[in-house]
Amino acid sequence: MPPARLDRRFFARSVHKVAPELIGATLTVGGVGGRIVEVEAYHHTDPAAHSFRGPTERNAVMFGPPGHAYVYRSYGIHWCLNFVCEPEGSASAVLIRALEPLEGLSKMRRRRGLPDERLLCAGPGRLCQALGVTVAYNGLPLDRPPFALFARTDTPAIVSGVRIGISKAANLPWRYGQKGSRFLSKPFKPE
DNA sequence: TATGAGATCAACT
DNA sequence: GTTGATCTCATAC
Repeated sequence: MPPARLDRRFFARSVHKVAPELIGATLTVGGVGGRIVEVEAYHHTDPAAHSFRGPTERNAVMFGPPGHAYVYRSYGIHWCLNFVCEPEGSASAVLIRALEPLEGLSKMRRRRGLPDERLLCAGPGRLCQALGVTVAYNGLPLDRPPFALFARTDTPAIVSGVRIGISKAANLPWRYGQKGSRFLSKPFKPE
């Protein structure tokens, strides 16, 4: 039996439940992707979340139904991919930070320009470059092409820690990763 | 190994 | 005008 597809119901829950359960799930975009090994949760009550100060043109998708992609430009250069969670209007999301590359390796290498497999999808910007994600994917449902999402078939050991690259609410341990993965964007601090 | 600059855009003060 | 949910390359130790 093939692994279950993750649909809107999976995302219609708190980010704090969804985020750790995404570790080990499989994500592909247009057939290119791999196993999710690192995510971060952004709750609407969280000062570091884009939605914290209310809807804007950029974050509008976060205020829509769960199970959709929220893509935004980071530092003027990169794209970042998020999965919208919780019931409509609550505006929480999970940032996808790193994948273990499994499908479409040659395509990822071509898009990235750098051959190092460990760095193909280690970080939100790199991941979007490797998978070809741009703002054109903003608002698309995650249970239909080009997206494909499958539940994990094992239960990996999960580690958590503080989120990366933020200054507000920087002490909240809402970053989750697969313990020991060599494809993380940065190592987790040991206990 | 570690720090620093540059790229470049939208939200915010 | 400043600040990011970042990455790469260069230079210094």
